[in-house]
Amino acid sequence: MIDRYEPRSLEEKWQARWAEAGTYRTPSQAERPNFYFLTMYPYPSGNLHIGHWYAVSPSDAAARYRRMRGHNVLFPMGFDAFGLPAENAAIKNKIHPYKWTMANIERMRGQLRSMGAMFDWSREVVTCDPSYYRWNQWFFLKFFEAGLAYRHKAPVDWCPNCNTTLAREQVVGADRRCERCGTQVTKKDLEQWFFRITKYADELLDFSRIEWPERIKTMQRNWIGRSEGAEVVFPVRDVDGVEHPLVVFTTRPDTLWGATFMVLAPEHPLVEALRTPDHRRDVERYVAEAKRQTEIERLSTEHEKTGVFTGSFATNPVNGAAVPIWIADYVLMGYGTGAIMGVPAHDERDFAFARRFALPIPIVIQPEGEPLREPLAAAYDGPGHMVNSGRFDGTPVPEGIGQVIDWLEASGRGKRAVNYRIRDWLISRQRYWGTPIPIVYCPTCGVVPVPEADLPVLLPEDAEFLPTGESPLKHHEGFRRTRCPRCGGEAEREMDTMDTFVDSSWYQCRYLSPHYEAGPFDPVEANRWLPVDQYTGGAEHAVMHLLYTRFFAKAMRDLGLPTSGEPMKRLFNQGIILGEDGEKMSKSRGNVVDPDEQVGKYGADTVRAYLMFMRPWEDGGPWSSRDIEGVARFVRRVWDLALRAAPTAAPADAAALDNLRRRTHQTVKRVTDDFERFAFNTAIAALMEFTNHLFRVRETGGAETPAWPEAIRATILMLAPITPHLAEELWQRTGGTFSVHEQNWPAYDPVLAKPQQVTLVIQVNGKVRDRLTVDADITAEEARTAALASDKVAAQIDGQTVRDVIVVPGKLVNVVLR
RNA sequence: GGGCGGGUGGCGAAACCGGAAAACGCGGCGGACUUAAAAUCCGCUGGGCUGAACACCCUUGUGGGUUCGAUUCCCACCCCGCCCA
Repeated sequence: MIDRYEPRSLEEKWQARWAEAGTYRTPSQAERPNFYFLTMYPYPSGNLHIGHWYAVSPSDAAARYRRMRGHNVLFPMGFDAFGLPAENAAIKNKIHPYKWTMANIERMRGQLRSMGAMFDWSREVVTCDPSYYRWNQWFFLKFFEAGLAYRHKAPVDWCPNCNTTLAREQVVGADRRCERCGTQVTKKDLEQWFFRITKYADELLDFSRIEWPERIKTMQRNWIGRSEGAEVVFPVRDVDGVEHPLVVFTTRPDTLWGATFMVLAPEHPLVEALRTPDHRRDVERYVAEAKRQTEIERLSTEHEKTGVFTGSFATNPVNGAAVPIWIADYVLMGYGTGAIMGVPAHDERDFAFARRFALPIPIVIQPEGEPLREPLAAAYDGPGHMVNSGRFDGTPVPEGIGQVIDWLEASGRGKRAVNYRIRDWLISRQRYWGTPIPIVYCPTCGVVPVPEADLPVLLPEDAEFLPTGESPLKHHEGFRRTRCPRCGGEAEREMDTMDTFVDSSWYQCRYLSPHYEAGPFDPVEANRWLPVDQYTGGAEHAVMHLLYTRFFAKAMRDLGLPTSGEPMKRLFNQGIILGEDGEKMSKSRGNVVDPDEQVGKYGADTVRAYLMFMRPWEDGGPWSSRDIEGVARFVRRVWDLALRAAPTAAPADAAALDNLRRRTHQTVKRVTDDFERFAFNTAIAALMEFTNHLFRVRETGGAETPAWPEAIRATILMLAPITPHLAEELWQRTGGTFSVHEQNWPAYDPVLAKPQQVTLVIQVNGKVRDRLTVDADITAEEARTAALASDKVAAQIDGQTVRDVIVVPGKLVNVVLR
């Protein structure tokens, strides 16, 4: 009798042994190629949930596979340790954010260890540690010097629940909610720090050097939102007779002759100067009204167009026409210049606006064929040629755009321009638990950066956490009051901290040399490991973390740091694990699967294998407490197979030995191919098939052949990345030397992996009529003859003429009648 | 409205380059073992078909097309998810 499979004790035993032996310290053998495999680090919430397991176990398996394939694999782990929950916990439980965070990290380290992942803990990074965040401050100073960090007053997004500003990327959904807490954001006029990500807008659109999912690239492209067109100057005279150039951006300068009005955003700076006294009350009321609305309400196409006339007129620069200037809420300050020209005949919104306020709708683009007639029933934005446009009449649209721009430039009426949707990255946060921005405000010297030698600017430990919603730093006199680094006079510190996405923008570099003192990371290590070869994580970070880190890579390159300008070569996004009911897991629904509980029941290996088996990794999907039983059964069957003596049976013959060998090599090939393409579900299915086969073989005496131990050995090796503890235990018990994780991945012989005999499918008119077992290397002629010799085929032919016979050697013969 | 995914048995899915639809697992049914149950092992399991032989027909959201042959390619439509408006 063999002893029972007891995952808990066995797993703890090997985890301790691996830690003690340093099995997972990153190897650095010069003759082996390096491979940097990275999984997004978690926020230390204090509890590892099943989503973390789903993110980590397959990546761990893939990293282990790489290592067995002969790479020096770097697979680090750390904690995204700054952020609001720690501060909320401080208020609620009177515990300092540092204490709370570190206790959570301690607990999560243990939980991560229980997964049996091969993290190199000697490289751990904790972002709330001053040894880490001082480099955030260092980057800030470098960016400031390089003009990549600047301070600016603007209407910014404010989360009233988190009591802080947010970057535009962190306002999500049609109804503009806070990415973190889901509260609807409002606008506030504040002086804030920005990183100049827009400088790299064009470069960020270039994905030629990275292999990222199309979906993420599309999302980033949409977010950056590049559009080409022209800036056109409409001269205006305000109520005091002062001339202003009113600039509009348009992608359709060819329609300038059809512009019959202009619309300013209610927030536009010229609104005040342009409204005439008799329109004052209407305009003021309208501006106040617009402020109360959300952007989504304003932009909705359903909502009836509203607006007010200012009383002023601008001059259309192409034909000198006086066009009335209106204010309407469907124009936003954030897009283009905050002013548009209204071309009602050829733009849907402008059309609706013109109809509502009875403005003229002249046609300036005519399609080929049936011409449009006034009055139009709807805006026309299809192809055509220019009309009523002076010298440009008859010019087709695409050419017209370019020619009009050339003419505008030549005559000083406007210029070629590119507009982007993306805004600079707002990094100021009115919170305590983040990296202090290293800036001092001096009454005499103004904005003064903290000298590099004075870094880090430490967060004061004795801050008071009160439920006022305000940052404790504001009330911390010791922190606030300082000396100006330039003149030595009394000065104030910047009291805002940085967005935590700053931390995660370069953490992949810090893992390379977490204790390096001379810079954010050791250039020698950077040259060895960067960029990250394979990155994995959730797709929800598409236009936040994944965009910011690309920006950082480019900015770092321009600072002269050894990075190639892209942070991660390949990216893979895993899916999301849902509750058993198919819904998102949440405490209120009561459908949360607790990994610790599952590990207690089945052991970590089974939980890992189940997560990899349930579906393709990119799909995610509902947890099934039934299906995991099947995987548990499989794991126990492997245990039995490797350890239980074969039943006494007659020794197998030479053919049986050959067959078992062939089957082993075929399985190694399948599993290898599946691992290469991250298809863990089918890799495990192949292993299940193989073990089922081995059970049958054992019953018929196959365990007596030399092919048997080879098959068992290969199985254990292929399971090592999936079920690392089980594999280690079986490896040891079957006579292997410690550690299975330092072995090479099993090789297969492609000749041996080829089947000897195949099933030849015989079709008549594309329908399967017979199946013949034939030698795999059968010639086309032999296959044809065999097919035509089949009784079933003969019955189908039944006197009809054979028109054609298609032969796919080794696969299929199709006899075509008719 | 636009873009990107997706729709295959009772369920999760597989089919990688246009060549056996449903691998593997769950569930179900039958059997072995057991005083019995659980566990374990073995067999069957898309539908027509309370029909487990043989044969035939049907089946990958719907309708068309290309092809000797379509889950796979093309066109149109319906539904679901995500992203952008």
